[in-house]
Amino acid sequence: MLKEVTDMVTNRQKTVLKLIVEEFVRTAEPVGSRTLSKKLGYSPATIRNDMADLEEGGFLEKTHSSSGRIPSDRGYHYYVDTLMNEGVDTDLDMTLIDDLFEKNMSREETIERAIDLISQLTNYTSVALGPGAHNARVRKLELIPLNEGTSVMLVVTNYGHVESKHISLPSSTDVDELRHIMQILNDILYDVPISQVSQKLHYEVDQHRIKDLLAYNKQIIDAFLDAFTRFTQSKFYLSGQSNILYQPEFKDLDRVRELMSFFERNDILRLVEHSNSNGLTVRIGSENQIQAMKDCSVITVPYEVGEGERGTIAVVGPTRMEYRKVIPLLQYLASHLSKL
Amino acid sequence: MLKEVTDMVTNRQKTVLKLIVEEFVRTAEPVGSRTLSKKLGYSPATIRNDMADLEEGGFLEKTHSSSGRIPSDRGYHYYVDTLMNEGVDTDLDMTLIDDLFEKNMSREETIERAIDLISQLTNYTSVALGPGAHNARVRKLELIPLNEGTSVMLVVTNYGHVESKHISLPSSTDVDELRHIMQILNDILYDVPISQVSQKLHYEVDQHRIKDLLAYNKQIIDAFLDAFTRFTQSKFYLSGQSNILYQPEFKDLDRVRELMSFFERNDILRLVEHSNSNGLTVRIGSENQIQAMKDCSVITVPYEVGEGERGTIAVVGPTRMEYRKVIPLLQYLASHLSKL
DNA sequence: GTTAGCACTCGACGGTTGACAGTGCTACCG
DNA sequence: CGGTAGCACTGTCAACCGTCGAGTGCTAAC
Repeated sequence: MLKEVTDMVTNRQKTVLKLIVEEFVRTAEPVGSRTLSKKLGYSPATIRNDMADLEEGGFLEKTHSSSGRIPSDRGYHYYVDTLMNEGVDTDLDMTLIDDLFEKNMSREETIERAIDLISQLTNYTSVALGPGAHNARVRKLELIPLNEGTSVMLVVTNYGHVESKHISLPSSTDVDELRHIMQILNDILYDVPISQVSQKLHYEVDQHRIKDLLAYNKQIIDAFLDAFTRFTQSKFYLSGQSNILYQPEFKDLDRVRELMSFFERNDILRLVEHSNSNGLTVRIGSENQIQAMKDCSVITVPYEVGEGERGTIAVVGPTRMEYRKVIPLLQYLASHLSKL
Repeated sequence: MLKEVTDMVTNRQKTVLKLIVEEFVRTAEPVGSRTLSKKLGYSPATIRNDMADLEEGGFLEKTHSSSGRIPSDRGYHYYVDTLMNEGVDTDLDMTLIDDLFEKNMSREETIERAIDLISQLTNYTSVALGPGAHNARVRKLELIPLNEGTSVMLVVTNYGHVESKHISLPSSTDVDELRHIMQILNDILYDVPISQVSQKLHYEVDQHRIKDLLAYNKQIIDAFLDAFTRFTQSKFYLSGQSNILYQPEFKDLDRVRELMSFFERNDILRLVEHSNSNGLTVRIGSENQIQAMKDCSVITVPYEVGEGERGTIAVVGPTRMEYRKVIPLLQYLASHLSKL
């Protein structure tokens, strides 16, 4: 009972925490009691007492024994969860996002433009994992001869996504025969989900329906399967990676190197694919599993287009991030994307 | 006559310059006379005299009044032009490049892999401008309905490059009519170079052959034209941009920021499109027009596939670059690409 | 519960100092 | 006359040191 009282956070302490977060986000400098005193009307000493309590509770930290306070990871999280929305000023300009969806662009293009916009608006780095096409369905297969010996093979899904692959065919190949094969493949695979294509093909082979086809040219089938697997590797988008370099926390060259290498390697996939949960996730500093992100914040939000086609959008910035601006922005964008 | 004698560079001075370049490339530290003395068998004082002459000639520089010497831009250039190949040791392993061309990949994929390989082998950043498709010819146009109201439109060239674009059609659109239009467009545009498509279409309109088509749906034509213009914007590839951060010359954060922003913006196009010349070009430090590249070296080499389809590959690194390794590598790669 | 006052702590800044590496110059040698 | 030895000079770098100021914790008073 008595302990609970000690753990309790008074309203003024909440205000103090809120102001510290917002001031630190703005200036990137540790916040001292004098600064808050002016804003709150209490004397510095009073503020200091509250600060000491908040530090004890794990919401604040000091950079050294006699410096102002900065929010801890936990402090940020508390801010995001409960403090952030108290004084509402959702004067954010969402029209730019709206504009994006006016245009009639393909999925890929929309996503690409969207993260460009986000990184531009926030000055952080944004990342997107395109919707995997597991549930997309085959709409059309095509084999287009280019010249003697080589052809290009196309797969189009019901979402209008196109994959192509080059294949070499012996020049002896009969054109009519090829056309026939394509006819059969189109009949068999029309409207089949990408994820089931391989299975379906093997089934048909077992049923002897297309045995002669297989025998005739295994290469074509393999080329198609190769293209199909490329669908399942969902596309990856990255924008504004240099933005983050202008944040004062990245004045250490080693950290910059680590970060840039991280962005370049395919590791970033791990960043976005982690977010299995449904809904916006905020991972602050040490809450990130990934070493290179230990002093960054990552906000991820999933979106879903069509039936179960899921993708993820994320923003990466310093823990000292403008959560108040970024979070509504991402939510708004994700809801729009889900309507695609 | 006498002046010419003063300008003359003795053989020993050439050796000194060569050793300084190679030593500095290796260690990134200014080279002192003592170091060279050991390698050359002359006393430090003698070397210093030669160094003073080379500095007077503009081949060497000092970082401060009493430091070892480093090569100037001019010194590097002289090295590349005449000194580099003296002691031949072309023990470079080109098998990795050979391997790349064993596989049967599309142009785009080959180029992408190639610059990945180059930046991996050199530890610098590599850039490629894909061959513009100005001379590519239309092989196939296709309009594939996805669902009510939207379709995806495909253009395939004789090189197997595919562009697609979404279009919305009023749901009233007649399917047979559409098929007919596509038939006509295919007939008209088959084997027409991309660069002449627009012209050709307008010509046909003037001849009243497809007037009804235009009247019927301008949107289709526009969508096609849009896709065509995208062919002419040749693709751009970038790899290993974080490599360069590990070079000791980039320990200044401002420079890193400038460089990374430069890589991210489309400015890099200017880097590669400059190389109008035929053959490998080495631009060292101040020889670069572009501000952000003022203390980098850029080596560009054009390649040509098919009839006049030109692209460019480039490597960006510090002026202190391993020219001896990079130049043969790029030349070898370009010659292979030209065989595509 | 709040405030004023005071001693204390730590980082940032700036000037000094000594070790060090390498040069230019001059005088000397074969 | 080209090559060499010796010496004074110069700039860099890192360590050191005192000062300054911002901000704290604590205690006593309101």
